[in-house]
Amino acid sequence: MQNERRLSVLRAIVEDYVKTEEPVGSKALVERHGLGVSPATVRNDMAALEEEGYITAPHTSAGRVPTDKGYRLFVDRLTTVKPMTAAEKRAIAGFLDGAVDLDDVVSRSTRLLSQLTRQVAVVQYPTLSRSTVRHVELVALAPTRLLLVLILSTGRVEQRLLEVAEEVSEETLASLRTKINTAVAGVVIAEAGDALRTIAEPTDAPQDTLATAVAEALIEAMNDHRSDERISIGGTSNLARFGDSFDTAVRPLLEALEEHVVLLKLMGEATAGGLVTVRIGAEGPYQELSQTSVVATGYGPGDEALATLGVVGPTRMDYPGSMAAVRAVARYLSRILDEA
Amino acid sequence: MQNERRLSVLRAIVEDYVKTEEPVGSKALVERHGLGVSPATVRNDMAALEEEGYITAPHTSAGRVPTDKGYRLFVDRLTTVKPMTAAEKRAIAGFLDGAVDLDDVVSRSTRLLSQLTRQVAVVQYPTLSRSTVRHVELVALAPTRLLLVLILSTGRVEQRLLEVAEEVSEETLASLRTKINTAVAGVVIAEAGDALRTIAEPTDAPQDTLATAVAEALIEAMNDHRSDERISIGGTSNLARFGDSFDTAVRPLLEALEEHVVLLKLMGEATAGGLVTVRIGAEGPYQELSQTSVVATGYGPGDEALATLGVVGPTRMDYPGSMAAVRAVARYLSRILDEA
DNA sequence: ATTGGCACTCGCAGCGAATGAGTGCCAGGC
DNA sequence: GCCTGGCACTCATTCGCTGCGAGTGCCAAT
Repeated sequence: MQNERRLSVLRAIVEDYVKTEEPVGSKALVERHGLGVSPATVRNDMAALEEEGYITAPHTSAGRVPTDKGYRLFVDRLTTVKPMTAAEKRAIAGFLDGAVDLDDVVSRSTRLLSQLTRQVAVVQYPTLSRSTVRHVELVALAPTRLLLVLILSTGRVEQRLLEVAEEVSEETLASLRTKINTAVAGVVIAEAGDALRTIAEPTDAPQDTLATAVAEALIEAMNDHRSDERISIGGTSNLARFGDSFDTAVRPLLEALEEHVVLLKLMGEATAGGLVTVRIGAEGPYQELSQTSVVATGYGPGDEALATLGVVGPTRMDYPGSMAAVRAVARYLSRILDEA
Repeated sequence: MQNERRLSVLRAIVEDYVKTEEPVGSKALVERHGLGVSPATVRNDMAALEEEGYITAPHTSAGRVPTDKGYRLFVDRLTTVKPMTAAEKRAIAGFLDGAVDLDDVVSRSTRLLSQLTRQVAVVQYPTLSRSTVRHVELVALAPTRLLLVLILSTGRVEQRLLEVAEEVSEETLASLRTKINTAVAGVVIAEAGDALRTIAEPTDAPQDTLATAVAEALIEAMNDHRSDERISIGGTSNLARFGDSFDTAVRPLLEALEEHVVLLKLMGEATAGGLVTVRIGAEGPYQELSQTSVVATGYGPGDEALATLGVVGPTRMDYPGSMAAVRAVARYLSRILDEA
């Protein structure tokens, strides 16, 4: 891929195809874009591009369509993420600022992202594993029934019911509460388990069966990887714009959206620092999703990627626009988590 | 609608059409069902049924299809909700029993319901308004920053951040905590507001600005109707089985599923005591959803309907099966809330 | 009231020709 | 050596036509 103009042609093809959803021919290309050459020249370039596998013709008498490889080149080299306009920035900030708690923040982000990109938006809740413990609350619902509430730095609140063998007095509960909190407040979840274990172990006194039980329940809640699979999905109705191929494209995607584990794997490792990951078509391990692309990035307070967020759509999607939106929302979301 | 056989014919048409998804003719009807009459006779009945508006012919040379009115009659008079099999009951109970908290219960119910009915399942979280307060927790995250945690009888946990003007000592916080809890523990949300106001008012002492602020934030959290719109949706991929008419049927439905307020209105008032509501096609106010039906019911501890749950699907759906599944899941869900 | 018979309707699948967008290639020009 | 206009060619799509057959409505007979 030496020739400079050929790259312009590829870029033009991608842009046109994304816009019109139809195979693009040489003539239309020259007209719509200001490349100052004749259709015949473009045809030569297109033949070369096809030879190299960047574009393909659905059938002899039709125009060309970018291949996954073509989109890949486009994304990697032919485009820069266009910054959001001031108005868009204001809209994002205004939309997210009204949130009252983490659930609200996440669901607003999802809606925002799906509206900005007109794609399906996916936002993962901040992972437990790397957040820190803010507070642990023990509430006696009944004499032998405790509610454990685990409040994390990201605003996440996890709860567990715990049935204990003997009645618990308000005093023992209070002392256990302070003991636990001094031990784990501010500690990263991953290390909080150890801290808890040291509380539970020291003595073998009878009331420490309570401490052990509570500690174990908390550790379990912290290590519950199911919780890491919590995600919010929005904009599904944008799938309607998938146009053709309901069965081959939309159905598998709908199924993937239900399988949160699959979806998270699809979005990949959270990347920090404004880096946006793009997975195009069959680049992933999922055969059925060969017609869908994922644009994702990580977010979290202070440039530490706690979770992933992104959009899922047809390979024929507006990559620059999506990447910009994803990056912008991740940035604002991170900022909000910073403040909270 | 006097004739007894005509009703059987209608029932047969509905059942066949639901199964085959194709207009059903007189001959096929006689063959597949054991009505001991000739096709000609059935044709006469069908003509009468069409006259009365229960069925209609898509075009002259095709079979008949039930109208909304036909489905309505079928649901109201021609079917009884068939009870779940023992195996199904076990499956439901086993599936729901593993849940660890309310979020988990709701999401499991959603998945269960969508799998049982092969439709889109919708489960509303228990409304705040009629639950009782179990516990209020105040946590000082920073000297002037409080986290209010509101734990309700249904297992729901609401949280609010509160910034206060002056530093709060641990003692004042503790006394306020007990004061609030003795006032509102066990009280229905709707009345808790009044109880809180009496706490906030009595004195005009400086530290009571804190009490007032906390009380106000709690009242706001309790009255936040946005929270009543929390719902869980699952089984969207079942929409793929909608077959034809993506644009006229699936797209509007996907849009409705995003609009939680619309969706809740669609499911209607929660009905208690095993009563299942069925809305067929254009019976509701939403023109675009003329091809979708809703089967819903209320659930909640002790036969008090705290929220709604149900399935949404094409008018051509298995009503008896859906009604049975919806009722069964609602019942088990209610039982679990009872225990918790 | 039910039934067999029969003429009729009309959507749909199958076929062939016309259409035209788009291509590849070649010979001439800058 | 690269670009360009010209031209023959390809082939998916569209349209009109026809034949088929499922299904109906009506009527006369039981």
